[in-house]
Amino acid sequence: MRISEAAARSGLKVDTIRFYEAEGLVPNITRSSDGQRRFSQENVDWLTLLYWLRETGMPMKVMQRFAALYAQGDATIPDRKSILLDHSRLLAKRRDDLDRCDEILARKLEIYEEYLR
Amino acid sequence: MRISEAAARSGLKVDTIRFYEAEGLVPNITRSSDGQRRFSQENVDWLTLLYWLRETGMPMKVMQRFAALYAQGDATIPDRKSILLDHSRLLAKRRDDLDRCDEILARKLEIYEEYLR
DNA sequence: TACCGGCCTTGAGTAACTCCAGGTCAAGAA
DNA sequence: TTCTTGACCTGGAGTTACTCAAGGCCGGTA
Repeated sequence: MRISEAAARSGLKVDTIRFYEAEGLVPNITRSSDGQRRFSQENVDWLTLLYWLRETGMPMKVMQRFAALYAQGDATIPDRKSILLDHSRLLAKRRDDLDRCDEILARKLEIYEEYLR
Repeated sequence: MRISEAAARSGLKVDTIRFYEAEGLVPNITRSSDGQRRFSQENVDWLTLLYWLRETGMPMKVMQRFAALYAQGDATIPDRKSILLDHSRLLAKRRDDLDRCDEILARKLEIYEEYLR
């Protein structure tokens, strides 16, 4: 499929996909005879994963390492696994941050209510 | 207190505090006779709030609006309240994103386990 | 008095997009 | 067949939100 569809399916913008490809984050993108990118289902699955990793705060450098490992084949699965496990610890930390912020907002809003009464 | 202590207490870096002040995000910072910033407890509370708002993804433009309202006094509390309520909706969305990403990671890790067996 | 740590300002650098200008190409309408 | 449209291409500039470095001042200690 072409880039606009890959964008719609993965959640990433067209520009971001091109940028990610240039940065080496998306292996194996082929081109049609006139130079346009063509995306396989595997490409789109990969982009979707990148979308969610980014959305939850994985830095590009880590994605780059992850992509390099992915490009090297199944032998790198243990390394990739440890990257994802690290990231899932980060998710837990972010959830804590959200809770902490929720508390602070609740207190603040309560104080506002006092003023408004 | 001075800037290093304000940084330690709020969670923000010294540079970030100076940057935020320059952008109008921190009202009422006074200076000592030799030009150094002095922070009151109210300043630090405000910085701490900014820290958590940033940490959970509030864009600077919104913080700017929020700070401008804060500087205008208690009459703006309803407006500030609605900004915080909006933000707390965003927190909910982020929590959903984390859950979604967790699922995706779990599936991915499961597939990795298959390969490793 | 010489040094040191902490502060100051200004300005450059970075990360991760995001947008724009100018150009190609294939396919359908006139 | 020529014209237009729409999706794509590249290269480069612009944006956001910091982050760091250079060079300088000032108050306190050895």
